[in-house]
Amino acid sequence: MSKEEFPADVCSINEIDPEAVAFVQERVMPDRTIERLSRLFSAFADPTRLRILHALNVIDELCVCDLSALSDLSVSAVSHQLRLLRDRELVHARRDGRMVYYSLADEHVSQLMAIGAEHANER
Amino acid sequence: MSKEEFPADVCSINEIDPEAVAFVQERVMPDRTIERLSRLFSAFADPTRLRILHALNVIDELCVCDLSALSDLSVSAVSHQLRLLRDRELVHARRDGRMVYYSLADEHVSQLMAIGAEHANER
DNA sequence: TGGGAGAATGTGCATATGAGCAAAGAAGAA
DNA sequence: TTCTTCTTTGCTCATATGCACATTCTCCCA
Repeated sequence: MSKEEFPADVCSINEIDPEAVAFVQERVMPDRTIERLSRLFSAFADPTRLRILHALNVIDELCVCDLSALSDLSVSAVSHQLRLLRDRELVHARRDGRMVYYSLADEHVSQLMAIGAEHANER
Repeated sequence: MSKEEFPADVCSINEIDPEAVAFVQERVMPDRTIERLSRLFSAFADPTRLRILHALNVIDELCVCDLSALSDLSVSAVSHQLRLLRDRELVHARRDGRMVYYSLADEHVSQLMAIGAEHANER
């Protein structure tokens, strides 16, 4: 937690608390984790995707065209969003013949939605 | 959950499962909640804001200049982000003289970060 | 081995978001 | 009041994101 990382000239005019800064510095989240977290949350940060995730939370497994009907969007648009959700590993795809069925990837997804809804509703 | 909301011509060529669609329709999340959730998660969807929130999770209360030093950004940029976090009620501001101290608004914030980090790290 | 259905992908455009710069508050000190 | 310091806000530009349209790909079946 060397103070060299915060040279005096950066902010010497301000009343920085060097101890607090150092304390946090020792516990900094790795850039890699921050980046992953940011990508994870940005997947949740869109109404269309939230509707898709919520639908999959309600019924476990749905195909693209069901999701398209539910979200009232083109199949193409839904497919785009599903690719994104797949890339970020929030949903899992299972192919059955020409249909592809989607489901939530793990418990974290529904947990995050539940806590988020709690926070959103109590205000 | 009337099927009238999904007229046959929308997707009749596809193999929609009308029961599944109706089932989800009955449990649809209100637009208002979806919108709030989306705004909530979008606040988490940025590396700078995540660093700020994590710092406040580690140390409870920090002023703008501390956060500026920690995130290696201009005071202005940090202030912009803090305003956004305030608007979305993720942080709380307390003025003491000319300093303004920020802290996390409630437990949900750290819970969301914890679960998110779990998800991000196990992959 | 074609043809057709369902899903995925490439491109383009409109909008949203983040950061810096510069200027404007707000609160204490002279 | 006037100056100084810390924070906030307005403006602007560059980048990112979401959607539609058109195309491509994959799989099933005749």
